[in-house]
Amino acid sequence: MAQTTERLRRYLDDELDDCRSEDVKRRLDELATLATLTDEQIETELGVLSALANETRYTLVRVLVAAGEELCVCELNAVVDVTESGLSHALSELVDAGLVDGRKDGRWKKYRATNRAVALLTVLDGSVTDE
Amino acid sequence: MAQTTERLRRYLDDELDDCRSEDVKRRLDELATLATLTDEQIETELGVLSALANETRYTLVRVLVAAGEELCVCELNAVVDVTESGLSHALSELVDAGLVDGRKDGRWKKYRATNRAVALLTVLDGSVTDE
DNA sequence: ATTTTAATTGAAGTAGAATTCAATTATTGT
DNA sequence: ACAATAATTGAATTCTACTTCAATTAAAAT
Repeated sequence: MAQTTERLRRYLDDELDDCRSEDVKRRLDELATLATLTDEQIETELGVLSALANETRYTLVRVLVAAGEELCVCELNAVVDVTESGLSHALSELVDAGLVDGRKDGRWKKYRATNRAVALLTVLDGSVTDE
Repeated sequence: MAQTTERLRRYLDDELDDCRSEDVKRRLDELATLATLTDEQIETELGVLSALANETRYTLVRVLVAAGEELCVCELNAVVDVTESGLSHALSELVDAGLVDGRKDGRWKKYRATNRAVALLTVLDGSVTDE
């Protein structure tokens, strides 16, 4: 067993010689911190980010937030540069990400921005303006 | 001229019959509001979102924010599931987006999360938790 | 009933992004 | 001076996501 211990000691010495002392322990701590978010939450957050990280969808959200009220698809169509089908796909992705809500109104369908969308754009603007 | 006026009137009636009354004017107002952000700012914001909308890079930012201090590449390597080259590419993209800062320290290179990264993740967490 | 308008759906092609591989730079240790 | 370690770079490949096309649903007007 003395041999094993000795090997372990040398191994740890090597580790401490690495980029950072008292390294391993803290790294594990950090991973634990990370783990306070559930996988599901992380997936949701990535979904939100992916939905917003596209010029068409980003523009739609911007316009809906700026409007402060619901707009119908035909209005949104004037704002982005895609086919009507593309617009529909975009809106559906935004609904899935919880960034807009849709409501059917007779012949038309109306969409509005959610609180989540407002919060995110606000912080984004803030953090990008003051750099 | 009476004919022209008549045609115009009928055209406008049709327009008002569209999805929304007093439509055109407000739509233009909204586009004006949107224009308060410069193209450059929008491009920056899309860059930030795109940088964060990827599992590898998102994880790196999360860990760096959770750590609250700088970590070296060799440590970050333990946290994500890509080659060292892939990690390097990811970090470089995050630097470009202003989400992390890098600093060379002798043999090693150390990265830390920026305020922008902290702000964004905080709001994201908040808006995703309370849904 | 039939036509028109508003919007959505799923399939398919394409462009762009993510990852890896191989080679290279820079720093430290021997 | 040379070998080893840490990290980066650019090219090549693989994969994913954006957009469009064609077909379909649903509501309203004729």
